[in-house]
Amino acid sequence: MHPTGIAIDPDRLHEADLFVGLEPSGVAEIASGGWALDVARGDRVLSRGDHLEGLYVVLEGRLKLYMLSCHGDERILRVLRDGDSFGEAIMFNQVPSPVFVDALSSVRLGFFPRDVIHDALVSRPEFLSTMLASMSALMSNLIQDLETACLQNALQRTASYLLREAKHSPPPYVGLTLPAPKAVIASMLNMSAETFSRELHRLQAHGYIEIDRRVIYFRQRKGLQALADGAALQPAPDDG
Amino acid sequence: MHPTGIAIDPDRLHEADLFVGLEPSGVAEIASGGWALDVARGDRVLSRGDHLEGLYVVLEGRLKLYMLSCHGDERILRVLRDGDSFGEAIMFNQVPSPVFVDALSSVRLGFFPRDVIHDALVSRPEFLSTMLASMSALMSNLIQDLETACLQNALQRTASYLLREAKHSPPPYVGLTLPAPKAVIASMLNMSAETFSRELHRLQAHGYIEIDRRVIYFRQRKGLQALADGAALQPAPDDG
DNA sequence: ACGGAGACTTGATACAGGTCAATTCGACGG
DNA sequence: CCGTCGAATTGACCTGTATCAAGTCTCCGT
Repeated sequence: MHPTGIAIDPDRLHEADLFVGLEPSGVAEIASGGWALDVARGDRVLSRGDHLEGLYVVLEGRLKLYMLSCHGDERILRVLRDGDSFGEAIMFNQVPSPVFVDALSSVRLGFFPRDVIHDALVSRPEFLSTMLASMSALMSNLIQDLETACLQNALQRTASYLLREAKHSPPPYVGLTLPAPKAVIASMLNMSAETFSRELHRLQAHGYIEIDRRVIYFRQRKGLQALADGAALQPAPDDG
Repeated sequence: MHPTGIAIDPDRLHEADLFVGLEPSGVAEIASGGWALDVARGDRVLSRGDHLEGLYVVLEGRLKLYMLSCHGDERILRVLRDGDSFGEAIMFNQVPSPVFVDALSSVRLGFFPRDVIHDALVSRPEFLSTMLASMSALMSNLIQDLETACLQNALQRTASYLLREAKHSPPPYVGLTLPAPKAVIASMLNMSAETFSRELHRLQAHGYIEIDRRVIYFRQRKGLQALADGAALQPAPDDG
């Protein structure tokens, strides 16, 4: 049952969010029960309808997790990076996957069979806590996404995305670099690339941000927050 | 810490989805660690921003779980009924609640502190399995909601809602009774009450359904499914 | 430096669905 | 049987965002 059958380096696993707080012996135990597999850029790792007998951890590389409409246009839910995991819900609930996952770069994944995970959850309460917290965080994100998609307009979505994304960039948080082509970001925000471009430039025209290629500088952080919270687009005071 | 401090009848708890598969001694243990509280129709049980030190189980009554836009219009995510639980994600992840919960009728809730739940998860693997499956199911539902909200138009959302809801009604599944006023359903489907009414009547005009007040009869079940899957609205063949 | 392919911007136009307003319907109390 | 009130329908109109169609900019390989 080892398709590409490569052993996993436990040192790599320590960095994965799911395994923080787990003592080295636990990580080693889980590592020995799973295996690594390599996936080429563009390959599909998971399709809608697939069943999954375990969960994946991203050891290296980036993937997109997305849905497809019946007309074929895609809506990206998350970009998975090193240390992220996916497949928990499908594995535990034993339902077909509602989403697709494709590799955006060449990727190394760890795969861990259901039984290995389940045994570790039972025998190691600290792993259980991490797993529950991790799944809870995913649910919070999904609710956040729903709220964003259903209750905010394109300008609000753009503003709150910039503020959220800035937290991932190094301090001081005066700006951010878009982590993907604008079309990908637009898909995550559930709008067309054209609309995303227009909203960004509208923010720039009103003095909230400065756009330099794929880098965005904040000129009015508090104003941006106000927009995200539903305020109207003001002419343009200054810095905040 | 017993606000209304009423003991919980373990027999009631058996019916809750979270506790199926848990042996009677486990149910009794959890029951003794929690307490019941009564809530009047219209009262708010949980607000956006609240922290929660445990989870709730609906012993009797109905509640709505919803989000509010900054302009105050609400988007209902779920209607909670007997046996449903809520608060898991907020409790495990220790983040402020992103949602509101209001009682739609007079309601009796069970409340179970984090520690009681956690102890039971550690000591009873069968409870752990149920909890993981339950949270996974919630996540699947949220993804389904996102897909519905982002990738389907009003007609598709209406058609797939009718098909889904019909499964809750007794066989033969020739129809269903809307479980709430149309405005509530419309909110769950993320559309205005006017649009929902229009789409329903469009389905009727094309021979897919028959509307009688709050009762809907299917006249072309397969056609409805095709619509939900993205087919165009056909003139009107017959029965299917 | 040149050419070409994406990525991005910008404008014109279309349309789904929201909003507002005016009826109509249905249930219920007197 | 009538009046009332909320729910539901229907129509007219408007707006946000998608879509289509040119451009323009940038990076990259040669």
